[in-house]
Amino acid sequence: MKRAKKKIFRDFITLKGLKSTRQRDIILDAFLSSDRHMSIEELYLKLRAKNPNIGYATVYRTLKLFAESGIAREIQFGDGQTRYEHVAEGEHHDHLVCTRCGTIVEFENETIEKLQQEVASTHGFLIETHKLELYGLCEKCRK
Amino acid sequence: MKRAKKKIFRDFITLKGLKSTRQRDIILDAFLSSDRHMSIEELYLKLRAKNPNIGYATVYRTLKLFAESGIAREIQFGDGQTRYEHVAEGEHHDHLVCTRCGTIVEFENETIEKLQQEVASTHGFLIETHKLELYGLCEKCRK
DNA sequence: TATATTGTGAAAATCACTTTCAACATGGAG
DNA sequence: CTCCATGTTGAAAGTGATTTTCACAATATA
Repeated sequence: MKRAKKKIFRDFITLKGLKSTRQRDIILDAFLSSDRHMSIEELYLKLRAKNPNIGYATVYRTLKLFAESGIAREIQFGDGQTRYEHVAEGEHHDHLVCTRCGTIVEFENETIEKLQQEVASTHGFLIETHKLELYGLCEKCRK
Repeated sequence: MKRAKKKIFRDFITLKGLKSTRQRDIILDAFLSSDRHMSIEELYLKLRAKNPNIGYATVYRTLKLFAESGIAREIQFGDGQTRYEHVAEGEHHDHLVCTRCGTIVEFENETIEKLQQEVASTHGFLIETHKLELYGLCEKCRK
């Protein structure tokens, strides 16, 4: 699966006439082996540990490319930081966010998605995307 | 209803040992008689028309107070601007956002809310708030 | 009304990106 | 393999939207 994403990104690079670079490879590896919801800053710091010479701007630009290529998606949880999550082919999910410890849990609910479509139809809207986030305390933090 | 919110805010001010000022009154009036989803900038500009002497920082701080007092709520639609919407006692709603013209439609759906609770329970979460936004084209923009 | 607090506005500071630019890589042409 | 037209980098400057600071003004008791 990491393999698959690497291929997707490589193909994207080629298709766009871009170049394959050492930095992009390193950032891709770090991204693929990271938490599913990393901010630019977090990934940047993680990278710096092993590669003191990679710049923030490069991480920033590369994550944008990941999103463009389809292997990542930008998300915002309202904490002022843009995060990038891994995208699994054809899969969609929403999030449960713990307001105390920051834990993020993903979930899917077909019925909710259907109801959203109904709501949209009722109002004449054609949905392109949606965002559903449930904020609260996770099991651990409730105690 | 405007009356009620004014009272809530006045009580909040008193409770917190804050002061009632001309600016706060003016900003509250402008907020209550405005669109349901105003950004700080928008409200600021609207105010400047009649009150050239009110500062941006004051509008910013006052809107925060509104949110704290419970008569307003901060929302983000991912366009980089924080907006403030009116909060009706005990009411909750979600949003349909037109990605072309920016129109915002509010809706409520009891069934979706219930399902959200179920999802949360399944994962051991205790929900405090949630955010559901459907992005797409409104009726007008679809044509 | 005296005065201890709080509020205000202009300007400076933050934050989280974004863009610029000179110095470096890449990869297809020859 | 060597060129070199293009892309890519990293440091630093620029942006846009807040946030905070600070000197002066307005409030609300005592």
